[in-house]
Amino acid sequence: MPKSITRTYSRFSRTAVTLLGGLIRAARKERKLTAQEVANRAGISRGLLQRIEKGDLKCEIGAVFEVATIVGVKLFDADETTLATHLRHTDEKLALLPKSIRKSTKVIDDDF
Amino acid sequence: MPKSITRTYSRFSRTAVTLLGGLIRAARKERKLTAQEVANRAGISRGLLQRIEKGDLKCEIGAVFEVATIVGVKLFDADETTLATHLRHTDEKLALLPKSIRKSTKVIDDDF
DNA sequence: GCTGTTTGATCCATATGTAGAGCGTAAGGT
DNA sequence: ACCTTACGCTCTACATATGGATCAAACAGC
Repeated sequence: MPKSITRTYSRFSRTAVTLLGGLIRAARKERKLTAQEVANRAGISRGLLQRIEKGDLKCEIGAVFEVATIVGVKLFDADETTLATHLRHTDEKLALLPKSIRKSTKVIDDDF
Repeated sequence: MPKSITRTYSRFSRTAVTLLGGLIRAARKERKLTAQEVANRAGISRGLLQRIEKGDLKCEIGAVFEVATIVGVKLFDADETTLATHLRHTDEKLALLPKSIRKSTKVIDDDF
């Protein structure tokens, strides 16, 4: 990032990541797994795992999802099969939509 | 990462992130939003948004969630209120679990 | 058809996320 | 109570993700 950009996150995003981290931590402890152990399996450092569990917004999503998977936190409340289905469905959806978006004279409402 | 570490991700994680990216793209187009526009609102670059929609595993989770929120992709299939509830519940759970995990002599099965 | 816009891809520079090690503290098992 | 180990936190160095600019191709609207 060229200029030190202070990114701003919506409260929802922050809450969601924090929650995910909490779920991960809870799941890890329930499974009686050591932080080091999970980190090893995920191929990340213990420090990173700590940040993930703490809800740090600036971690690789890959690392976070990997950890979530390892400790058994299901994303999208779905299992792998469902994921694949979603994927296919998404593709179909995209096929129907225009590939490029054209603006005319709009004002869009930011709501969340 | 000190030494060029080639991180390895489970197929599940890769699928999940790809799916999320797809959902985001679909949602964005459905809402007739320009990539540039969403990027601006999320406070990220258009390039990063592209990578997110493509399912790049190495993006900040904060940026991904932010974009997801903006285009209306709900995480955890839950709204903000539910998230907060989950958060509280997670905390309670954690309070009951031991703060530290003690290993004895176990072998854990890696399965996924 | 033409025109202006969106997109996808690439390259570069730099801020920064991550690994690693090290520390003190707290906590679990015996 | 002891002793071991998991934890939380810090610091440093380095690989790299990100922002910004640019270009060509694809597309929507007229």
